[in-house]
Amino acid sequence: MGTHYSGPQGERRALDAFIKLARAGDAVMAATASAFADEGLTISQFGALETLYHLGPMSQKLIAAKILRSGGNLTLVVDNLERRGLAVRRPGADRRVNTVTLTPKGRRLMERLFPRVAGRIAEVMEALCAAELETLGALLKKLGRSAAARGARSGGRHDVE
Amino acid sequence: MGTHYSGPQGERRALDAFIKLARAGDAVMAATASAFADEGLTISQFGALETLYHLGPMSQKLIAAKILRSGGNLTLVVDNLERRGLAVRRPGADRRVNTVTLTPKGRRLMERLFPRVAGRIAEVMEALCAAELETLGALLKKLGRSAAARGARSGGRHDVE
DNA sequence: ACTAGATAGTTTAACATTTAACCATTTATA
DNA sequence: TATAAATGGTTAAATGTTAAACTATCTAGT
Repeated sequence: MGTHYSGPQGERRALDAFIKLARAGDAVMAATASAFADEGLTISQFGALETLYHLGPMSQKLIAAKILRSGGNLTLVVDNLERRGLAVRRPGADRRVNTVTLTPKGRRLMERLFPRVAGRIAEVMEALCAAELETLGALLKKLGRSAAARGARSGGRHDVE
Repeated sequence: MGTHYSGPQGERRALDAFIKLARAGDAVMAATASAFADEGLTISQFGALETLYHLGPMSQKLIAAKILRSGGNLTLVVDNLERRGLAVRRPGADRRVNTVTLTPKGRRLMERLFPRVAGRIAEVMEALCAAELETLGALLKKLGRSAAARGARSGGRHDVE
């Protein structure tokens, strides 16, 4: 970690990187979003579907943790997915828990949609070469960990990893 | 930029970096937000105040572009800042334009608040050393440019740089 | 000068999201 | 076993956000 003193010099660097993080994140997300927005999916809906698609059925609580949304919100997200016939709630052994599962229709949608979205992401990230992507990933991971440690939202949001 | 072929290997790297970007962005933002949320400010309100504080009076349109929000939203943001006496609208020479200005009260708030927020950001970013911050900033900048070029939201949002 | 188009801001409707209160159920404890 | 605390989900209220329609103003082209 080098030195521990930062000073105004270091603070400026930190602010710069922070701004760029916010802007790049927003720009990348926006460039990506159209790929599923066409389908009438919000980012949360897509996130939930993608989670179920790749990790299998799970509780709403877990989905919420994965996609960084509140529990209250998940109720609506799953409502909407159910309404469109893309996922279903099934009562679990523990009867407080809803296990959410992709329907065949939901699965088919993701089989069609995920490659398109992934392709779009790859396209945008192509601005960086393989080595740069590795570096970026590593730095973001380190940063994310540090921030999550400090951030620790108290309330309804992502208590879990 | 190295090779132009990416393939599934490259796509995976891209997706990995993408996920980390989203998570790190969220975590950093959350760790930071409490510093102004205490004051009852949303991130948009803080962003607008900060823009006015550092760049001086400007039109709502420009503020919207700076903080990546829609024009319609800016109406509400400025409404709320005015309601709290932190900023005012002044009619400009061009009478379509509102020039938004910080009030003395708004300025005092930022004099007190900005260092606190900046400090919080620096604290979170301290997970990375100076060289790493430079690298991260450069990569994010490159990525942001690429994404913005592709993204080009049509509607009400950030047409400008 | 007139008219057409562009531009800044406001308004409205739709909607996602969060927080807090609440209910049902499960687990731990006395 | 009975009671208290924790847990997963739902509901309701408040709010921020966007897109689209609209108004007022300005600018260009005729």
